[in-house]
Amino acid sequence: MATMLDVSRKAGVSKSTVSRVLNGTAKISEATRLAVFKAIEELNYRPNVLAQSLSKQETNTIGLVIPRGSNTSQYLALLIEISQELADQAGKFLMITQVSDEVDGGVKSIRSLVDRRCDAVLYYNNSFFDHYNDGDALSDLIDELPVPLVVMNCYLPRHPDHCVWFDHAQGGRLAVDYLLSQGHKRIAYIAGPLSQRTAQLRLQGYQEALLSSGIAVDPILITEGDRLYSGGYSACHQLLHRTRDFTAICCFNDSTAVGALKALQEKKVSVPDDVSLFGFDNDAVLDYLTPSISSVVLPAHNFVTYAMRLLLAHLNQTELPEFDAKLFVGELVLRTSSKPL
Amino acid sequence: MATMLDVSRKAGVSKSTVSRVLNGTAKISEATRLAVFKAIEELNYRPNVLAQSLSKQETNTIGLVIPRGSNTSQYLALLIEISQELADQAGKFLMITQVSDEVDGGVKSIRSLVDRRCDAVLYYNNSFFDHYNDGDALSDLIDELPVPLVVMNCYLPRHPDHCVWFDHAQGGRLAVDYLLSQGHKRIAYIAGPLSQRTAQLRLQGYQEALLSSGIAVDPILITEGDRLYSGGYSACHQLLHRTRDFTAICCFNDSTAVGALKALQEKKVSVPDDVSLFGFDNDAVLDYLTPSISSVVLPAHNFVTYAMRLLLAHLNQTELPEFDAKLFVGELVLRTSSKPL
DNA sequence: ATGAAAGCGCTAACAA
DNA sequence: TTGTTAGCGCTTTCAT
Repeated sequence: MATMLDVSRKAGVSKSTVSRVLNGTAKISEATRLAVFKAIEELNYRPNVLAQSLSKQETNTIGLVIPRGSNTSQYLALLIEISQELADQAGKFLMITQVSDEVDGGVKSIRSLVDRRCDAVLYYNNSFFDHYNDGDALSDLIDELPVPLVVMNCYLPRHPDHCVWFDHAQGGRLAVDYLLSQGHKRIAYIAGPLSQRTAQLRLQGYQEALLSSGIAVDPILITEGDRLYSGGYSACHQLLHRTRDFTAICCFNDSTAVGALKALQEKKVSVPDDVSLFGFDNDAVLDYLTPSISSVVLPAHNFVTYAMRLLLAHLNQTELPEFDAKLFVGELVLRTSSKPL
Repeated sequence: MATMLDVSRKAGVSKSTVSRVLNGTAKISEATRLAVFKAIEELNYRPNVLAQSLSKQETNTIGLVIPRGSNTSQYLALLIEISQELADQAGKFLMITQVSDEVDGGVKSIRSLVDRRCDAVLYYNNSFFDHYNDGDALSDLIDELPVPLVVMNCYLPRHPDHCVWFDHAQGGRLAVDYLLSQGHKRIAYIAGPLSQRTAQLRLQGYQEALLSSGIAVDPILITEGDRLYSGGYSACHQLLHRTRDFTAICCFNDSTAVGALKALQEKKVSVPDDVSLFGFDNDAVLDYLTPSISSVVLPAHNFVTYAMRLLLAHLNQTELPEFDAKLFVGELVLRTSSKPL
């Protein structure tokens, strides 16, 4: 690998001159300029970004930490996609890593990116952090880190300017409220893995909606899936085995709902005639099932955009973008799996 | 940010001693050892990985370049998952980036990782490279780069030891051969985006299978999707509009098949009674449709494992793993969307 | 317009 | 067992 020194010698100039040519950081005579480019060409020279970063004390890199294994999710894929676009726009290199072990709230992974001197880190919490001091670890980290950290998908009371979160409970309420308004009273729920905060909150939304309509929460109507098709499938079979006394099912997410649909069909329960069905996240596949499955859509685009803006504002010490709660509410997407009672 | 120098001063020792304590690269008296750790603790010191890498001339990092936007695909998600596991096992940091612009065969993205001094790069080609000298750009790159590059999902004649590929045509033949053996004769095909090599090859497999059974390829039975649900849906409608004279449809991938199923159902074409249907890639969702959709599964695990072994062998200058073609053939997964004629 | 030299934070050979 | 010193490849003052 040719170094800048090699280039400078070949071009008959000093290292600094080569650096200036490359960075356009000073006026250079056309002659030397050409000589330098020629040498670069001949030596096939490429700058060592490591050395540049060490010297400049910045890497022009944003680190993105995503939960491992969850990249099966269309939702997360979208999130990555948008992060990438926004990083590109800001002229930043996006370095993606998967969280190694979310038991520690992602702290290790974030640290690892900071040790590599990312200028800033974006962390999507997916999120077992309630097992870990309820986010205190993340809050402490934000205080301590020499670079900005923005956490997606959880609320950090001590750092409202460093987190972006959905009101998952609101999303959870949405489908239930709708069903109630359509005359449904016995509504079942297939939860996600309840070790995850997100799953807890969506379930909570279901419960809140029922209670505020004066309907008691009946534990017999609640089962737990695993956020995958298979979990939705078996949880629904379990539910059907327990009771048939319900007219609707709300699910933690779309995969769960797809699995549940299969179970219902196997038991000759008609959707939506016997039972209305709701997913969550609005996966593209929902339109292609028979019946198509109603869902709740979260504004992922607004969400990530806000997170990235927040991050860049911290990074550039500019004014923080205004928080507009309206941008973060979920909405119903009605399809043919649900109908009035 | 405290540096090693700060630590050394606080501990009353030299920089090198601190370095030795941290790297266990020499015997250290228990006393100084403790003093150093104490100073590290107090200063909240963390080594600068950039500086380490520059000095050691290695980063202990493997770069993974994946196609942008395709992370919607369960298949690619699996691939990332496995890469991560294998990198972990090898004690390497996996740095994931999305290809910025595959028109150049990913060259820019790969270069960018090498400029950051990744010790090695893994590139998943998804792949428009046939527009770009048929992979010559990649082959040239392999010759030129100072670090090993292994390319997944394309064959590079000049570098058989630097690529891992599936025989997509074989996979394509599989479903068609099966259908032919079951008495089907009029078999339609919904292709993927034909700008992609993978889509071309799978289509080619379809054609080869027909021809080797003495059946002419009828262009009226071939349409082009976009690898998404929506493309499969509209391509299938288009096909149905052209003709109903077929008893089976093979698709570029599973999403295409799911879209096609919807179109068929809308037109009251029964699957599998009127038409048998095949996807490709064996997505988990296939089991949860009614009917469940038959598919072709590629051994992604073997594939990535081999690629990573190849990469590590190049990196460590050890013997290259043996290539066993048997590990890379696709297999049929029969479900209820297909039946004998 | 260009060069010399110091410094970014670390490792490693060489001394002691 | 520990310290001194010279790099790693670049940027950036400070001179000229």
